[in-house]
Amino acid sequence: MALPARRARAAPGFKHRNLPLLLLQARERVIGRFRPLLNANGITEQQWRIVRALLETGPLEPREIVAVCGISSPSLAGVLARMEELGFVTRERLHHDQRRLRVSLTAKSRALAARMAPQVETAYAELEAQVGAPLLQRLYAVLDELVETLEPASEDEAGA
Amino acid sequence: MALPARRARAAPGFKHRNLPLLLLQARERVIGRFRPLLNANGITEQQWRIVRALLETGPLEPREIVAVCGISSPSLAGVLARMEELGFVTRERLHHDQRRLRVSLTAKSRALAARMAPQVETAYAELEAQVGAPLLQRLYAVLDELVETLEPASEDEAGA
DNA sequence: AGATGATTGCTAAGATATTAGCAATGTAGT
DNA sequence: ACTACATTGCTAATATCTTAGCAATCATCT
Repeated sequence: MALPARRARAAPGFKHRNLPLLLLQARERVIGRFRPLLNANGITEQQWRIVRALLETGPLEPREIVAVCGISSPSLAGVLARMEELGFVTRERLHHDQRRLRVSLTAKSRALAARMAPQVETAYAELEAQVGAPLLQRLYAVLDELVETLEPASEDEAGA
Repeated sequence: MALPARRARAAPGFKHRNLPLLLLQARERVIGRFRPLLNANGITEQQWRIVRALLETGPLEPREIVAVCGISSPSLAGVLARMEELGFVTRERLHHDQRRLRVSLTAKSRALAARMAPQVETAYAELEAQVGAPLLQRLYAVLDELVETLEPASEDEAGA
């Protein structure tokens, strides 16, 4: 019953296909494989992103989390507050700079991550089985190049 | 001042890098080039996605917009209500099926699209100048393959 | 010390995402 | 006609995103 795959043509007046939409669709297909896992473990997508980041890098400050996890600063404020309330992270001021903050994982969130790791790996294995390892490698490669080439959009428009 | 590009290593216990995050970052870099345009023209990202879709395909029903634009059904209800209030679309019931709805563009939104088209094309040109046409082509190709290969995640879990 | 400008994390308001669930309508079987 | 089931678009509650703006703190210069 599946319709023949028809890629969107550009609308009249538009020579380029909608790239942000295509990226969104691709991400949705992928994250859709992980969403059940996150739900089953009672953690949201953003919270999990932060846990993984802290797991990789160690304690971080909010502005670093913003850069790494792609969560905006205003969003992060609420997310971190909820995570602290849930016992997933701790927040403490830096002594030498009272503006700054230090976010660390707790035993609870580390245990959660350890519990989820094999489930996540299984999901990746299934994903790889469906699309093939070569395609995944190409995907990682192209995305890496793109992200490394394209500067984060104008913090203050200081173009080259 | 740019730090040497350091791709995230997988956290201990995780053999795979965070693919959804990478897709999110890539999309953010790209959409960041268009966001100023959308703001300047007083239209949101989702609204613009819908306008472009209707421009390409003609009038659509909500569930079709959901599939094409990657907007969830509950979100779409509010988005369409706002767009109708803004005079961007019209909504009318189908005579032979009172459940269904038909969403069409208005003269106002068509004029907006015509006004924005050259600006959008300029943004794409700048994007291409920064990352190179070959990388963009590879990007489109990989994403197309991925989207065509990966079924939309379990509507009702009817696996193979 | 005092003024100035930059940085950091935050709040506020509106729009959208996510999850769960539902009313209305349509379809098929009895 | 009637029941059982599926479909469509919607509401409700909570979390997050986006844009704009701000208070506190820090760094620098006078």
